[in-house]
Amino acid sequence: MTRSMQRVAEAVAGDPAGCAALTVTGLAERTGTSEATVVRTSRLLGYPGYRDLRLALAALAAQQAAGRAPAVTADIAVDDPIADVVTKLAREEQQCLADTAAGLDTSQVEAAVSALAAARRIDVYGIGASSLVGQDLVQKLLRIGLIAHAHADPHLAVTNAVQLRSGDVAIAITHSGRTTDVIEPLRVAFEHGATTVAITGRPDGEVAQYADLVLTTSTARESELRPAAMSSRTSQLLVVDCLFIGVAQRTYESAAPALAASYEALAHRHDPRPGHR
Amino acid sequence: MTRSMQRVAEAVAGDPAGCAALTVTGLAERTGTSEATVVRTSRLLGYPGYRDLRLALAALAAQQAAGRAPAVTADIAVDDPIADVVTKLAREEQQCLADTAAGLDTSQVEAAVSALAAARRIDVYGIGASSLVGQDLVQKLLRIGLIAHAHADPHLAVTNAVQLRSGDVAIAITHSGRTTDVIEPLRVAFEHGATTVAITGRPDGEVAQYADLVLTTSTARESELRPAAMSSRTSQLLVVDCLFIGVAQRTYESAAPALAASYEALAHRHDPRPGHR
DNA sequence: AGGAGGCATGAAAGTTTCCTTCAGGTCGCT
DNA sequence: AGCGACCTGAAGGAAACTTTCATGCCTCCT
Repeated sequence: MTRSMQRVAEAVAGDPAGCAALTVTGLAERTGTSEATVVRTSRLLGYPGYRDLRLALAALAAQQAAGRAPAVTADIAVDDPIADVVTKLAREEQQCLADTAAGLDTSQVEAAVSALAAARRIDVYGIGASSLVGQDLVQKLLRIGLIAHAHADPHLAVTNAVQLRSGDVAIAITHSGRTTDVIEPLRVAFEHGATTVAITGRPDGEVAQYADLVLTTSTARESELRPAAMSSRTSQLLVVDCLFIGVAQRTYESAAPALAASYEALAHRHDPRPGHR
Repeated sequence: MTRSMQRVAEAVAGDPAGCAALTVTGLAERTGTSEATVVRTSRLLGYPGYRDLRLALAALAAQQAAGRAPAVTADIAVDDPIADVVTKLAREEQQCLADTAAGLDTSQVEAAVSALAAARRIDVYGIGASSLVGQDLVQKLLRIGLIAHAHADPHLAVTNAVQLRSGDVAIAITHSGRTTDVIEPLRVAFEHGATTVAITGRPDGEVAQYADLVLTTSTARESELRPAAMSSRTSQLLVVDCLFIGVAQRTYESAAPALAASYEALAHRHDPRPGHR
């Protein structure tokens, strides 16, 4: 790659959208080179000529723009029509998922999965909205034959946490990381030697003090009409799903038949008439 | 828009990517028209000429491809490393949200929101994983001062459904649309004159027979390791969130203070020590 | 029904953009 | 310092794009 060709390549790489708007002559001028050089560069980049490079550039710019677009969603306003609400909400939750996936420490997930797969018993603590996430996890784990309990009652949770010992797993779910009702049982479990996991948006929060493993959920800002419950829940559920799938992978031999069996067991609860529309 | 111009426009709309690869002459031939017509069509579509339309087409194609890209995520395999699981799962759920948002009939949502906002009482039926979604909705509605109950017990649900009358709202959540335990109370509510809403992946399912309003959730395929519960739940939660926000908008005067109040009420449940560690 | 007007349409000419060739220059090597 | 290889851009040629204009179709009026 020669010097003037580099200049062209840099210009292209630096501002795909801008260059896509230029003709050969224009790009030659902007880079202080000749049209021939621009064409040669296009060839070097793997295109038959500048025309095709230009098309590719336009495509690239669009792709980048599309990738960034979801990030700029405006807040949901009181007077938004319902169609906008649907779109914005979907976008926000998508963004939330992306953020969570990006911010999740896979080695911590890995460790949590190992602990869960080998656990004698699993206790999950969650209050309010997080309680539903905990129940979701427990439902899933039960399905593949693990012994799991969800606790929404702080007193019972602590009472049960006392029973835990090394080899057991305790999971606390709290967005704020400061929900005492959830931290308390986790602390007890921690002190009794159980492997403790925190699913929280604040990895530096108090809950982390008693957690062997911390799984960080995205802390997307929340607006007036969109209280914490939504983004944190989406985020938490993703983490919970990852845990579940991880465990299902580890225990595939027993999990697969168990999943199939639970499906069978439910079949009769559905109206059996087929194709009745 | 004249006849031959329509042909060109159709070709362009039908296969943006393909047309982007064609020259004026090529597109003229493909559509059985002349180059002049192609240029004229480009003008009509708002571009200075065909060159620019072509660039826009390339950009559009790229955008579409980018949007669809997540859809091609491979299934999660038993031997996938945990990092892949996180990525794939996040993508799938994102796709699921996008599909749901796209497939949701906003007029139905609008109607459901109106009914909810005006309801004397709201009953929500859901079993299994859907039960958690129902609870989530109820939690939210309660927060903004509505009277809502979630029923996971089919017998109690029916018993309560008898109490419903015109002006009340009953919501059934079932992915399959055939969960008898959920359909039954909805039917009773329907027969007692309540406004009935179905949140289901099968708008043609039995549940729709007794639903005044049907909100369709995405029915993404599910793989062995990724049972129905996940995609349907993600989808259902989005719908539920939309309902909630819609209602919050409608009842903003009372909802906003209520949301603030519930937040205040929770504050003391969090460890008050600020900024520790 | 017949004709006039307008308008859509494509062929061909014109213009821009793109590509290729070639001569001059620069850099590195001996 | 001389030679050679290669980069570089100017100019010419090819292709793509645009415009013009004549033809013919359709429509509306009489």
